[in-house]
Amino acid sequence: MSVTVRDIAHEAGVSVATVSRALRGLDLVKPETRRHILDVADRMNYIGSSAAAALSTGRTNTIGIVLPSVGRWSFGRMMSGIERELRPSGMDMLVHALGDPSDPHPEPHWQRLASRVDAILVMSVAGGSRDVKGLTRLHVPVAVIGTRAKRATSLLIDDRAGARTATEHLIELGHRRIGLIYGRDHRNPLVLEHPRYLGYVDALHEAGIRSLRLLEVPGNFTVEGGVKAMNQLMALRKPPTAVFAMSDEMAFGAISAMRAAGLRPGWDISLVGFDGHDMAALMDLTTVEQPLEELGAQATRALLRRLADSDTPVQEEVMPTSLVVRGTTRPG
Amino acid sequence: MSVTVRDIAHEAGVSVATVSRALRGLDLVKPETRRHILDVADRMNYIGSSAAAALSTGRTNTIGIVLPSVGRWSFGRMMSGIERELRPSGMDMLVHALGDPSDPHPEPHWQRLASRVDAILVMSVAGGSRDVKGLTRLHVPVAVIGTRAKRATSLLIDDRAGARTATEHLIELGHRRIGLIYGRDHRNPLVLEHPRYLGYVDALHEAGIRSLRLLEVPGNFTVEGGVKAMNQLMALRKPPTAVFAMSDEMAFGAISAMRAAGLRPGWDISLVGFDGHDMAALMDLTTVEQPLEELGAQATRALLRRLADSDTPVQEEVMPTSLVVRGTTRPG
DNA sequence: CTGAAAGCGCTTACAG
DNA sequence: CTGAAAGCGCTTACAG
Repeated sequence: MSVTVRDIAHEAGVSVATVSRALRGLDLVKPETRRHILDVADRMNYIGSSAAAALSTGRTNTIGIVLPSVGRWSFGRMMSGIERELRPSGMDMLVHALGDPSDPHPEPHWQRLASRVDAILVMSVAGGSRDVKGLTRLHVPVAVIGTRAKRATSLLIDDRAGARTATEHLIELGHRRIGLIYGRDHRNPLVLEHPRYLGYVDALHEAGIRSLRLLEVPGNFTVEGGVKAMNQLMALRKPPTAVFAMSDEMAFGAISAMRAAGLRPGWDISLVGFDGHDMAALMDLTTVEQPLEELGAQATRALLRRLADSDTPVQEEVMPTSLVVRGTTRPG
Repeated sequence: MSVTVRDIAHEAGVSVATVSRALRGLDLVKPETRRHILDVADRMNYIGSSAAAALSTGRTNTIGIVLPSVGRWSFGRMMSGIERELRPSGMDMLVHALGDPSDPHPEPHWQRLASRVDAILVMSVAGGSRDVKGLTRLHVPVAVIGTRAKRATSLLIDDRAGARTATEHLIELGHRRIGLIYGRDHRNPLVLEHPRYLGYVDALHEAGIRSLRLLEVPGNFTVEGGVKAMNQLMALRKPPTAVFAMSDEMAFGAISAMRAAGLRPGWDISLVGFDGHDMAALMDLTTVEQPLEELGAQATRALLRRLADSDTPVQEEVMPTSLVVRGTTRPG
């Protein structure tokens, strides 16, 4: 049905070995022979079988991208960085979303990835999680973004310091009752949002403020979740005067909720986000910026390097974050 | 180095054929035999070679996703829908971004996709483009979102009608000088934004308004591009009193630019977007909503159906859009 | 229910 | 510079 090297060899009057060499541009083929073979392949609409190539070479020319889900804004940014680095190498991305942890999948469904990719890039999944532990045992180079993992190149930001800076900023403005909008499970040391929670607590404690469970509400890392979370906080008998949201998208939701309640962000309740969303400036949101695209790009470069030379050691790089102060934070 | 069916067969004292059957759960294996084999495989940490499986079955269990780039918000939404449908089937997504058309890639780089996927889903690439034409000739089922293509299942919205409705809304409010923020190449019939341009023009002409090239500015489908575009429009000697932006992200940029210039969206210049971005409500943006996740999900379902039964005919479905009126549009 | 054997379409030493 | 042949690790009729 479909054209193979064999057909081309036959048609061109050479061996399949020569066809294979010519097609891949190896330079032990006489120029005229190569040209002829290329012509024939072209005329016959030849499309190589990557499965066969992968089977014999052991290389798939694919990099696996593992992430919690495809929806989040920050993932898109990281993928942009990855894609940019991958393009010249001609490799493709196989995207694998882990999905809800409460999935009915008892066995690690990502095992299928193992034989389909040359390397794996994990974004925003905690280094200590079963998933990451399993992935790093897989005999392919692994890079993780946003966390630290054994046997993997780690690209991270200092989440704890970032969250601490954000909270300190609120404290410096005079706030003492500071709410927290987390994702879903901030007290679990195995999830990525945990360090941000610790940073928040660090800042509070250092200022002699007790952290109150009451002021910690989940926002699920979505705009909608942020709306709900903020409504919950505003409904308290004694609402916070300032709020730290673990993501800008949740902060946007919080702004929306405040406005709907007739409150002015900054004036009535201060708000800091986290990410550096490209709409943060527009929303006049104070936030902790992180270099998302760069994290993706660097992680990709590291993997390509390890693919090219397997002796390249696993490394760790911490990239800088910066607090950008805007109108949603004012003296309280 | 790595464990194969052969090793397991040897260890379990059966043939590789039996191992293969047991592993895939085919029910012509004696339950005890299967259990034993599964035990052995597990103990030896067996991970099957998908390349080998693909080579012998001709199925890759992968679906190719082709899109212009990974950054855009709407793509993320469609991918969420795709992922949701794909999860139960156990298939993976191989993402291929076409990148800038001005790429130094003369040959269609997506040809490599052909042998790596069972089906291809193309989002937001014009049906008449060389890329889509090539892809549909590839012997794998193709679905396209946002456009119509021969030999492909097409999931679309009526872009022209949507744009027309948006523009008519502005006209009904009394506006006659209506600007357009397009992407990059709205007058090219081969690009997806073209129908939206036509809808805009339709509405103008029907109202007896001449379309003015001067009022059409590019926004590159980004927030930042929207800022620039709006600045360009406001700098005209005679700025428009209303603007239709072909995407919400560009509209957000436009809002930002207006505010920075001291103008109030809606009061000073009316603005309609397109997409139904999850921050549109928050920005009080009037927009044309389209069912992005559903488009992705439906396209995926159609592909899975064709994969299960190759006789399934290619279909076409047009999904509804709706104008949601908010505060950025007021009588002019 | 199980096995021996052919085959999927490449790549790559090994000879020449 | 080129070819014959083995091999990559599965799956699948065909026998039994």
